[in-house]
Parts: sequence; C-alpha cells; structure tokens
Amino acid sequence: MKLNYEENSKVIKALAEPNRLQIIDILSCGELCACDILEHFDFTQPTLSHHMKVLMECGIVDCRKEGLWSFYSLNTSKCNKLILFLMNLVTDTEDCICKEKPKHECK
Amino acid sequence: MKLNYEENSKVIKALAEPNRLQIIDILSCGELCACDILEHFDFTQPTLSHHMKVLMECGIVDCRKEGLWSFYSLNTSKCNKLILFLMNLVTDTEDCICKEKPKHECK
DNA sequence: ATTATATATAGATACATATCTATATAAGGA
DNA sequence: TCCTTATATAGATATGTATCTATATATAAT
Repeated sequence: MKLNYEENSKVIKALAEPNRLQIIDILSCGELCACDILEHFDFTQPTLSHHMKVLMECGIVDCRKEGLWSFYSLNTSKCNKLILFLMNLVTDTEDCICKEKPKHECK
Repeated sequence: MKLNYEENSKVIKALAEPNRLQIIDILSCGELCACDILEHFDFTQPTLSHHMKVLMECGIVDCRKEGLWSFYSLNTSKCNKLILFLMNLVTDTEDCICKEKPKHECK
C-alpha cells in the first residue's frame, strides 16, 4: 500500500536542517519564547523567525502569542505520527508497494 | 546534551523527498536492482541513478554489483539509528540542551 | 569484434532555501 | 504620545537540488 510520501516529506524536509533539529530538541521539554530559543544560536533573529515559520508550516511546531512574546511548542502528536510513518516505511509488510510491480529475475 | 544534528540531518535530508521515501518503502522487503525500482516511477533512469546516489551517500542504502546489475538494499541498522535519534530528539530528558541556556521569565 | 543492455556521469535549466541587512508591525511602558 | 522591545516581513545573494538530454562505462551475448 502506498504511504503518504508527499505529506510526510514536507515534515521531513522541515527537519532536514541541523539548526532546526536543534530547535526541536530545545523545545522537547516544553514551550519557549523565540528569544530564549535564539540564545542557543549564533544566527540572527530574522533567521530564527524563518526557521520557526518552516517548522510551523509543516505542523510540527505550534505557536501561542502573548503580549510581545511568541511561545513555541512541539506538536507531539505530529512527532509521533512522523516516527510511526518512518517505522512503517522501513518495515517489510504484506501489502508493501514493492509487490505491486513485477520483478524480473535478475540473477 | 547536544545530539548529533549534523550527521542525522544528512540522512534526514536524503529522505526529504517523496520519491526517495517511496524508494525506501520499495526496498523495505529486500534488495532490488535499479531496473525493478524504476518500474514504479515515471522519471528517467538518470534521475533514479541520482536518487540512489543520494540515498547511498548518507548510508541508508547499500549497493551490491553483480554483472550488469546494481542491487540496492536498505541499511536497516542506519534506519533504526535514525528512528532512535528522532525519538530521543522529541523526548524530554534530564540532560536536554534546553537546560544549558537561561530562560528569562517571559510571563 | 560488434551489438545490446544496465547503470553512471556530465552539463544545463529551473526552482528552492539559508542567510543577511533593513524595515515593518505591534504591544508595553515612560 | 513617544520610545523600547519582541517578532515578522521584504528583498538580495549564494548555494543546493530535481529533472532532463546526451553520452560514457562496463558487462554479456551473438
């Protein structure tokens, strides 16, 4: 069975950057405002803003505004779904798409 | 503790493309030659060759040559390590890097 | 030797993206 | 009202990449 490669590749693309992986790690213990996240990095504030936008657009990070601050948090349900997708992807199953096309006996 | 974001982002980057996710899925039941993989797609043979190179360079796919054929297979150890990394990443732990910088009390 | 076949490489094009500086927005405090 | 602060957006630049066509390589078959 064909899995949802398009949808999941969007989330994976958002994670395919070392700084954004670190941001996820930083958020893994609870929500933080942008300025606290920025403390961990050498890049500029607009660059962090860009990274947070990428993470939010794929749904893996949520945002809550309060006064001047933006509080970011991990969407743990989305995280779990991504990991489940990957586990399904690499596991051999009865209804795997590999069975949907002929394999000519190479050997 | 800082995780290995650089190393893992390379693997994740290789997976951050829907066609390559499908290739991983196709390989999840065992090794296949390039021509059998190509059967599943509309793109050209050089494009598949490019995708396989990307997957091999990050170590998630291995290749075995036999005569005219290249047999590709999933590196399941690498797959497991990636999934373990992601599970660690999104889990709150005692020694998370989020504790390594001050959090100014926003609220 | 010549031909056919499976795969890889080279080079081009079009598009995406990580970063920066400069500026805008929007909320609070003096 | 004016200034400060936190964050977002705009625009530019440099780099990366997914795809193609054309060609090379390497093995097998006739």
